[in-house]
Amino acid sequence: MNKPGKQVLVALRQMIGSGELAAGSRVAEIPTSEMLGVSRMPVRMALRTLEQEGLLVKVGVRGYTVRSVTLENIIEAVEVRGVLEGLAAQRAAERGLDADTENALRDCLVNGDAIFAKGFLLEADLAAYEDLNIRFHEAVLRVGGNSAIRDALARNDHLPFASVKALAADKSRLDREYRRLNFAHMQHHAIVDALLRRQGVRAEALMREHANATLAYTDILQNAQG
Amino acid sequence: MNKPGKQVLVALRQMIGSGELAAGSRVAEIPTSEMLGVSRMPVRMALRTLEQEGLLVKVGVRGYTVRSVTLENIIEAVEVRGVLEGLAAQRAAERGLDADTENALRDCLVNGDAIFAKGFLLEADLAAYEDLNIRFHEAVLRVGGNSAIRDALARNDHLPFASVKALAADKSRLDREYRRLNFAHMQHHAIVDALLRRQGVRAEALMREHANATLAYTDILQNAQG
DNA sequence: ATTTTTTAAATTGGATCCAATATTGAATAG
DNA sequence: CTATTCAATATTGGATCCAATTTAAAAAAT
Repeated sequence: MNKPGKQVLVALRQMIGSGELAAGSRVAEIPTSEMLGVSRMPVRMALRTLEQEGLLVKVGVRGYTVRSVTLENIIEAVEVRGVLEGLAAQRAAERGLDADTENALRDCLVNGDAIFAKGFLLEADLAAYEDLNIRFHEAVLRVGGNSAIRDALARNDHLPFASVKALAADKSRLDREYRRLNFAHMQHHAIVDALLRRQGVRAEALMREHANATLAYTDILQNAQG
Repeated sequence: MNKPGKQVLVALRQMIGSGELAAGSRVAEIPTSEMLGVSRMPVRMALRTLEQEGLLVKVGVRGYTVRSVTLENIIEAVEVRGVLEGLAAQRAAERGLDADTENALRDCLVNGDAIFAKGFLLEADLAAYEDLNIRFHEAVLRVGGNSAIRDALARNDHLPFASVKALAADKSRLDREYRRLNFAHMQHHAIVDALLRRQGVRAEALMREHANATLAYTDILQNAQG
């Protein structure tokens, strides 16, 4: 069972994310539909969705262009993620952790400690850290989040490189990544400590600062320059 | 030449906001298109857009229902607006005000002072205050905002009652509104003071708290109960 | 009488066709 | 040779038609 609508959406998202559709290039209905072998309808739907997500910008009355994402845009989006996750952390601290979430967070800390105790990073560690990092942020959001926070974060994360899931680790510089990710992991420790002690403003400040861990090496991000 | 697409969108938004389309009720393509006298296409587009905006929720594979907005949802959205506008205020304070924005903010303060100096409110004052309130928040966002903040705010404000534009003043209780809006206006004074003194964290805290001024009388909001 | 199966109706997603509009290019006039 | 106007083409938005799927209702069997 083919679902052209869904397929067009993921195909275009992937093309934009990978740069196959360059920033600033025009995206018209007819060429896109021919390229993907579907009719104009699913393409039209996908374009409206991608515009809502902020990946495309409507240019006058004549179709869309791929949004140029500047380094500044990414920094701004990370800053916004910081205040939103900071709010979630504050709420989580004030509300207190349930047993499941506390266990999930402790598990993230133990996993990370095992990775960094070696004193160096292997390539496989990057994927493991990325996984535990996502679990960590999801756990905080599960307790401290609400629908408004989740909506705002989901929308904000549509921007490439701004999401928690986009650590953009540099596999060729594992020594440098060790220091960066170990620092981020120590922040995780501090955040859990604040959450367990019900220190709301401390948890918020830590989480807000922690967002910047995504951006440590801006040269990695230069390929996002539009 | 009517623009069905735009008209369907505003019509449905208005119907949802006014409660004409009750929370939880199903919104199908064919009945809606017949009701509005257009084809199914603009309706289909509008429904996807309204889903993205969070006013409709997709129910399985069978169409949409109007989102039930609880008082809790509104409180949460206002809290999110608080941190986002707080971030904008902090950035504005750190960056400093340009002359135009400083004049615009001072103008809002003068206008408000003129309204509240009387010691009571007339019905016409409500519209005047609403106008200056919007101008105030737009001015702060003009200096301290960025694309990520603006996007997140625009999306957050789609929820009825959560926006700056939804003060929901109670015209039948002008005495009570006097106290509430005067309080909000005094907060405006404090925020401008913080901005002029370049006190970023103070500006942020004030703006974040100021968001709650939208919610002073929860009984007004009870009709939003889903 | 109840349950299961089959059929019909409703509804969404996709494709094609049609209309309106803007942009570009060509032709003509100054 | 340049500028202006007119026409043609490209492109989006809307309408109608078609297919697939799900739900509900009705009929039949146990």
